[in-house]
Amino acid sequence: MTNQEVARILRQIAEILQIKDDNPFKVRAYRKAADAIYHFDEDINVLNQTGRIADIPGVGRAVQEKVEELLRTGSLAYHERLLQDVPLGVLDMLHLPGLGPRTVRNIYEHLRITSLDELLQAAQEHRLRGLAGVGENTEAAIIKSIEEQKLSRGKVTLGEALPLAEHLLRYLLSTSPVLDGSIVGSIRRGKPLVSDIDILLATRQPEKVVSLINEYPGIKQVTTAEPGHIQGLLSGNMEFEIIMVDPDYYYFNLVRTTGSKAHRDTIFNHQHAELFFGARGEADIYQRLGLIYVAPELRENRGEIELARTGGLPHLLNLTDIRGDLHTHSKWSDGAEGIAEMAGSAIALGYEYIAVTDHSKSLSISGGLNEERLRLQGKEIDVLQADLPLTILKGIEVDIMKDGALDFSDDVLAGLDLVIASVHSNFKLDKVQQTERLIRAIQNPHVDIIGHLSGRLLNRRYGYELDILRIIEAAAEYKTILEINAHPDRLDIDEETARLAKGYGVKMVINTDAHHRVDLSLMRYGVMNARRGWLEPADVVNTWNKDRLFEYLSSRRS
DNA sequence: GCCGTTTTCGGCCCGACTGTTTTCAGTCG
Repeated sequence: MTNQEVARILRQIAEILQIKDDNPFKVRAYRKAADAIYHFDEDINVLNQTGRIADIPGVGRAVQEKVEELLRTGSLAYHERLLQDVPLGVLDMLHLPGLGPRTVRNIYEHLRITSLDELLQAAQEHRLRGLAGVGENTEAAIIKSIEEQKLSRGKVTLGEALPLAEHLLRYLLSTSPVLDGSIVGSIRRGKPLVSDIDILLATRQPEKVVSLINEYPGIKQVTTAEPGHIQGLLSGNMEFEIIMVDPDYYYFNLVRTTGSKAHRDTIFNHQHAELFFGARGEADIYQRLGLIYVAPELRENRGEIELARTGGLPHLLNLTDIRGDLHTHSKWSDGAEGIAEMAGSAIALGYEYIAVTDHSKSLSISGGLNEERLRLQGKEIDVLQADLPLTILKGIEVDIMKDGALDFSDDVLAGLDLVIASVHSNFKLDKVQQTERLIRAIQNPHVDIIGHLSGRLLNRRYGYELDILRIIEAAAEYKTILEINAHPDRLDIDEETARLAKGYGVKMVINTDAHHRVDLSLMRYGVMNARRGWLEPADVVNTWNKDRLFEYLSSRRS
């Protein structure tokens, strides 16, 4: 069991206890322990072997014993018992916006509803509105959000799928008689939501791969197993497909199985496979088609094929171009670690700079900073900076109020190296008000970056309504940088907006919004998203060196 | 259930908004 799987069980326990109206501090303790284990940068199994599970902050005696049982037996009696009181389908309801533990408990107890399908039906038949606190609007909101969810049903975020795919591929490469292998399909193209894991292997002994797949520790079920093709489910119910091909046709198949259908149909156009026999790489395949190599993230038939013919494809940025992270949190607000720890991890990543951007005062739940604590934080940074080989920018993630005003005065903001302005409240304003609100923030000369512009959370909620073109025009006029939030639940701004913004000359920045040290490594998702938006290093300010970045920041403020 | 330079009990982030009410509980970030 991985840290993430253990954390998932603990989170379910927290949710069930919440629905059962147990002690809220106990609920929080389970959540906190789950979060800490999820983000801990050592394997929980290794910690277990050395009896160090309780070294993880937030994990005490009770949780330690439960984790030990989980790792020893693969299940947990306490968890099983709780699931008899509150089935898993009830927890799905808790994830719908607008539904909290109280309402879900009412729905479950009074109507015995245990799945989203049943809930949808009950809402459509107006059977919910008799319950305490549920009226017409809540019913309508439930119908809307379940139907929205259906649009992405069965899909998971790239952040969930990519690590699972990498783990499976590593297993196959290390145990099986394969000459080469790659993740293919939509994961390789970096799509934010994917439906399954596709892996391509070059092998002359496909039957041996078939015999080894059942021994993979993360396997749940194999549904198809024939030479050339394996299909099944991983333990978290993630679908996977392994395609095995003759090594002489590996690169042909790599291109064929990576591109979107529209891309591959257009480039291959019924050409015979023999034409691509013995190719030495993907570039060779494209060359034989009279094309320049096209990066996986571009293979969507959105104009890349014409440019591959004539030259003029963008020179996409790479993860190695990133020189710093300009949106991070620390213990000063809702981050899990101190500034020194975050900076240490940034140094390990080879960064030149990092910005500390904790929340501002109105976000009190997150321990947002007031002016005095912001000043004290600045002093701490001064002390730390003296010994460090990287530059720490003193920043803030300042809240954008309902009317577009900011949570700090211009004087306070002027004293900082970097200001990110973000929306954390009033998501339901209409399109005109929401757009005006953001434009007012964009126009503020002290605002360098707009954080997670749309507010979307993949698989959970759509972004608020915005006139995106007006936002981009304003960002271009005021030289305000738009963030590509790299967190795989956000990837906000999305690829279309990024590509549009680039066309208007708007600069962007890829930030992780890290709340833990390990979150700094989420950068790669943001880079994939930026590449899907056709961005080049010149478009993304944190590919620039410190001098160029500072020069840009000071030029746009004057 | 966790935690402790206020230490083995008694604390543990809170304030605004929403939809349902008719004075507020539940949800959100």
